[in-house]
Amino acid sequence: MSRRSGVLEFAVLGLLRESPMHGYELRKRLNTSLGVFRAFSYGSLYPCLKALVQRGWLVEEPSGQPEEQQPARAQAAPLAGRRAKIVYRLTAEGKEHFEDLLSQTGPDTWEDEHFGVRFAFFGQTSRDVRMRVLEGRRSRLEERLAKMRASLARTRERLDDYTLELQRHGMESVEREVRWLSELIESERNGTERSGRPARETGPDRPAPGPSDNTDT
Amino acid sequence: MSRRSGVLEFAVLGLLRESPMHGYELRKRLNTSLGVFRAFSYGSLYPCLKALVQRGWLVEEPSGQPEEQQPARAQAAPLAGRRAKIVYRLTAEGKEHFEDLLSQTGPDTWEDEHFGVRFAFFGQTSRDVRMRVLEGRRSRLEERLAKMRASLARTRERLDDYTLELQRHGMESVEREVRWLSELIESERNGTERSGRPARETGPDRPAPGPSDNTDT
DNA sequence: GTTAGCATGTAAGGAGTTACATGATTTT
DNA sequence: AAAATCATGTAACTCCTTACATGCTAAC
Repeated sequence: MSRRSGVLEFAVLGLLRESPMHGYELRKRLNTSLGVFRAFSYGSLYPCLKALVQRGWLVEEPSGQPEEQQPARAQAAPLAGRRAKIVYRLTAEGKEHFEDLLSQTGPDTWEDEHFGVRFAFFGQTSRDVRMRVLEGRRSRLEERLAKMRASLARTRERLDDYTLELQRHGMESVEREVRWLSELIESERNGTERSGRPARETGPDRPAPGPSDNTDT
Repeated sequence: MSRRSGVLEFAVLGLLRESPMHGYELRKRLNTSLGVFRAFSYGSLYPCLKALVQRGWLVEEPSGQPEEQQPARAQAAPLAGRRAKIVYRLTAEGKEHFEDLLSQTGPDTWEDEHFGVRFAFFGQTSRDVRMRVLEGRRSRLEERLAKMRASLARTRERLDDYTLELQRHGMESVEREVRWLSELIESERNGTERSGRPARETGPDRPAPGPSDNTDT
């Protein structure tokens, strides 16, 4: 019961803030936008949505309503939508709550699971929070590196070549992320603003959702 | 009850195969040897050990026994061991079971959680299995890349710059791992043998376990 | 007309963590 | 004698997955 979660809840609120959606679509976006970092199944998504409704952060609206896209799809145009879809929309309280979450920078924030999703919503995050998150993440990784180096120096002789190679590669990955973060921090400092929303300079409105956004396998 | 697990169980058997140990030490090794990929707590380790004993893969031996290291530690030499430690040793069945596990290459093998631990025990894995695991992992990652590229091409215009940057960095990481795997596969093919065990060319026997192997923070 | 994709859910369980409880031993 | 670290364990909980159950619609 209750199903209050961390990452999933955050991501759901964040995506719904951008625009209302139904569960199925939400999951696809979840698994592509934030894809490398996490993948969620319906078994966790739907209960999470229900829980968020109960807390008053979302409202369910049955579909088939006005706001449906113009049926620009040449073929058939089935009118009145597909029925039975439940579109979730963020309430005012939900929005407020998400903004609270966005401004928080607890010690979990830099951990692997959280960092990805936090970054994904940087477009809606204030610059000083972005800085704290990036710097927090970087120093977390630097701590980790220091420990790895120490432990490596201590145990080098008793490890076989594969374990050594694994550690070497692991450390390189971490070092690489540190460099990436440093670049980002630099460009935040230099005020290289990133557009908070669509980097579109082409077409008028969403040119109809491409066919087969399938993410499963 | 039962607590049969995947990765943890595998790692425990693998480490105990190299030499008997008690829980506390096991956990430290777990969190350094395989450190970047996973970290375990006592809350999962001890129940797992019990479960492995129940299945006959491990035996508990109370410590203070003959096989203790020669008290070469100049200072004090407390004799008779520290009491109360429970040293776990792999049984013949346990060894056999682990070798079974080592030779398996199911579809899970290439997934993130499993791959790290499999690689960590490559020193005890036959060459053809190593090859299958490396190649399996690589093609898994290549599939993933293909999907990411496709999804990126489809959704590029509706994503903000940060999300885009996140995806770009994610893809680069995956590409980097693919290159790493390719190099490893190459060197396996060329028969660049790696020593299956300690790459030591110095000291006689373990020069006493270094002080303060602390992994927590 | 049957496969594939869209769409929503639930019950059971897996794999681990946190927080707690306890005590011995070593270092400061 | 206090603090750190070694050492072992348990109960409750978290967060997510798998497998199942259901039905509609689009495409082949």
